[in-house]
Amino acid sequence: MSLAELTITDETLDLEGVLKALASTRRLQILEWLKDPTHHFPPQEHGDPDEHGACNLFIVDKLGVSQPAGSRHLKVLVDAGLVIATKRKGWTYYRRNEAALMSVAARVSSI
Amino acid sequence: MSLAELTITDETLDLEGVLKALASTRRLQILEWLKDPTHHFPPQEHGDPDEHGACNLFIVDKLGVSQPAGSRHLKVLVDAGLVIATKRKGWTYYRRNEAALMSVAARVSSI
DNA sequence: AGACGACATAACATGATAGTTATGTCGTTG
DNA sequence: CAACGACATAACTATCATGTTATGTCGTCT
Repeated sequence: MSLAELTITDETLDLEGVLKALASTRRLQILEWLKDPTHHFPPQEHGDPDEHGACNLFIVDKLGVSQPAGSRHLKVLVDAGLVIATKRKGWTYYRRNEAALMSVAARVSSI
Repeated sequence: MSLAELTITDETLDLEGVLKALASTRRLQILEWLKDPTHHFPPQEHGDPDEHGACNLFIVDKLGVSQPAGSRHLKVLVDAGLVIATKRKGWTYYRRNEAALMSVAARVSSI
């Protein structure tokens, strides 16, 4: 499912859905942190933070909510196509989908 | 309250609140219609559509929901500062707050 | 293979949204 | 001033969002 989302264009963008995904302090916070994973999260043994993003657990911890709650916020962002998940060695890393975020910004500009 | 909202700047903007207000098909539709009130709504006896916007009843009718539901959608947009209400001769007209919408677009660009 | 760690899923409580019908308020107009 | 029309508010219902704890699943490592 997220494959389709990865290729968000201005036409295929589900504006309401994306705005709902963004309309959350927690998720805006995550996106902000993911601008600079190395700076906002502890060092990771595996997976370059700047390449693959931050580990699920780090994000959840920093959010200060339970693990399921944090994971669901991440899922919302992934399902909306705004964040990309990479599974590796038992961990899941998340990074921003800059292309999608730019499409969203462009689309919002035309509201 | 809306007076403060009228002067949204990039700093005072409540991003989550504004995104919640926008994350609705009905309200996105209203904003779209209000880009060209004259074209989307019946002629009004009083109040120039392009100057003061469209009458509450017209918008509610076109939305196809009950009058209270429609009025509340408009209130959400007004409270978020995205739409400006003008009372006149017993009617209430609504128009886009272009400055606020531009601030929102700018802010979303920096997400 | 078995244990453990990372993450997802299930089940549930609670508060916010969005819709409805009924009723209030209040300025306009005859 | 009385009636009416425009809009707001109240009260209620259904659905969705967000949080919790408990439990599953599944890959990794010893």
